[in-house]
Amino acid sequence: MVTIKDVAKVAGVSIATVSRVIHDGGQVGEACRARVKKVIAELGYRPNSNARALVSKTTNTLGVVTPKISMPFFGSLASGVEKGARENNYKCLMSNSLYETKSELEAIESLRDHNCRSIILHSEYSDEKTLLKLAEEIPGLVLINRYIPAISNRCVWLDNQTGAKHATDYLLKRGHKKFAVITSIYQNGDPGFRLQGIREALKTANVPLPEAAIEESTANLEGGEQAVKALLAKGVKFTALLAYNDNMAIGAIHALFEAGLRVPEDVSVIGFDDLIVSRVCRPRLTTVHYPVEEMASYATKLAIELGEHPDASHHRTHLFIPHLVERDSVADAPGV
Amino acid sequence: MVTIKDVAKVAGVSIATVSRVIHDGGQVGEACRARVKKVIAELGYRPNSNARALVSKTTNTLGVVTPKISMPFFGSLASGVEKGARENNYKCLMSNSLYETKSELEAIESLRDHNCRSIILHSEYSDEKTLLKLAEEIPGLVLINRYIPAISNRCVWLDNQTGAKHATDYLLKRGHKKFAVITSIYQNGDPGFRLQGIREALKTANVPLPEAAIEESTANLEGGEQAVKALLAKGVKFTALLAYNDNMAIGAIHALFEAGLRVPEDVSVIGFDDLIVSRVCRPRLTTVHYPVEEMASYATKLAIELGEHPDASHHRTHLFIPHLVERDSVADAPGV
DNA sequence: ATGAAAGCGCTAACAA
DNA sequence: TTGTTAGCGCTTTCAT
Repeated sequence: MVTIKDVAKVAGVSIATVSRVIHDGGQVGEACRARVKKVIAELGYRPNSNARALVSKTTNTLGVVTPKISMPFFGSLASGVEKGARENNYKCLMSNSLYETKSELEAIESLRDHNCRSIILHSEYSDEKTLLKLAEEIPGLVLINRYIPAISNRCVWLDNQTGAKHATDYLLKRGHKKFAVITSIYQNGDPGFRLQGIREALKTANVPLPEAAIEESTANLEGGEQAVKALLAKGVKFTALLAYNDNMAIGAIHALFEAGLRVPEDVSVIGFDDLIVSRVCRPRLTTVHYPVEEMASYATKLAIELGEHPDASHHRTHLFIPHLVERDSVADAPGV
Repeated sequence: MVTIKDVAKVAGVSIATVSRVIHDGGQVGEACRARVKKVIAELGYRPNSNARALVSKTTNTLGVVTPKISMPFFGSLASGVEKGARENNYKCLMSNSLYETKSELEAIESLRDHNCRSIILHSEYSDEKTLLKLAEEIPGLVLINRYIPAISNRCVWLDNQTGAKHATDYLLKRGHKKFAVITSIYQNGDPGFRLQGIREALKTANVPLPEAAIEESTANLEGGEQAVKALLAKGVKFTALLAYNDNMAIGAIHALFEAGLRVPEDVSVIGFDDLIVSRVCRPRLTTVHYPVEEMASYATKLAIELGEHPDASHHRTHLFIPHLVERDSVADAPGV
């Protein structure tokens, strides 16, 4: 391994000078700088980042903590983080929290051991108090997909409510009057906001949404199937179905299909997230696009900025607005 | 930040003693050890991993380099790596190579700057010479999904040929006689092996596979659609379709559907990989399971072992055999 | 413009 | 059993 010493020796200068040319420090003679650069190239010298981190107490390494990176949504998130990191010459440590506050905290502590000053965290279940404490201790901590007013400048989040409103309005515009909703049993966070958006849009349009037409289940494919079966079993009539997310929507389509109902001819379905699967299912899913990769890149740049300049307390807001992606799972209401 | 010095001072011992109890080093008095442990807990001391890495010239950090982590296959790969890493108390750096040899190499160099001794690399396009050189320089480098005989003990790969054979045999068993294949235009690596497996199985069964029944396209959804359209346009008749991977298979199903052909009643389709999408499409896709997460965990443990003990040159082989997952896209041949 | 030297937090000889 | 000390490779004053 070639060190700064080797370079200094070969170039016939001191290590301080080498360090200066590496950092483009001003005070170096042109001839000298050129010579050192040449030696660096010849020897293939690369600074040891651990040594750097040790003395400067900071790294060009940041961390991303998500529940499980193999899930497409979090894979996209991680990809966005990596992009933002790479563009700023940062490396990217990843950890799966597996939905446990304990391993989430462990991952974060471990990141701190590594002198990471910037962390992008997707935390669904940790309570605000914990998060606030963490945010206080780590200036470069940015939350993605969560909004905590007290640290609004550290939250990069999506306006779920508006997204759901858009979807509902679109269905309304296509003439639908009989709605059903399938959502998550956990109404904290996203599911609650999305449901609220739906309710608002419907209320504004004076279209009823009976409680019986709202079915809760697990937020995945199976949950979507079950929820629709339950709806059908209860005899709820609907021509428009709003699902909490794409996975539930696709499960719903399957259940509808099995029940002899056609999508979109008999029932129109809208999802939320715009995961890869929504382009792959049949009919292709009309859904609300969640710009997670873009948001993650943005969050990363923010985290880096905050990590490097903890005092630059700009009070911008970091709210993203989703938009509807029209595909093939929505049609005009029957008879329109 | 609390350092080893702080702990030493509070506990009234030298830093060497603290270091010893951290490493469970034998030579420490019981009373002393207990006291130090207590202080460590009280102060919340955590060793600085950069300092450690600097002196010991090794880290508990490893790297995973894949083309793009947002693709479900690579997300699963990364997840497997993270699991293997976590179980060994390692942290996990990730990089997207974006299918470019240049950024792949850059990512690896950067990993070396960080003193990573273990690297898990998924490289499709880099040539063997480059890879061999890398493997020589980095004892803890493990290739996943690639086989290079000269470093067979560093390759964790899948028997694609056998996988494709299983799929073909299964179709044969269900009475199919008229086959078509859609594959990638790039026949290096996986696609070539899979096609070879199909050819062998068919030859053994004395079932012909005319060249016209093999269509090449891009290895994605659109490619699958195009390939099937081309097959149909050429007037090729088939009741069984083998796709290079799940995405092509699903594209194929879409195209078949549009052409008025039912899956599996008219045409049976088999994919390869068993990505999430194969459980989400309709009909659910019968496919060959690629145990990528499991393989990645295995590769990670291997990489860690090799990184820590470069000389332990066990010459095991690391070949995984895929198996078929029966779902709903295959039926008996019409008339059977 | 350049060099000498201190020290980041830690590990590992070597002493005692 | 415990402490002293010399670095690991680098950045950063402080001299010159």
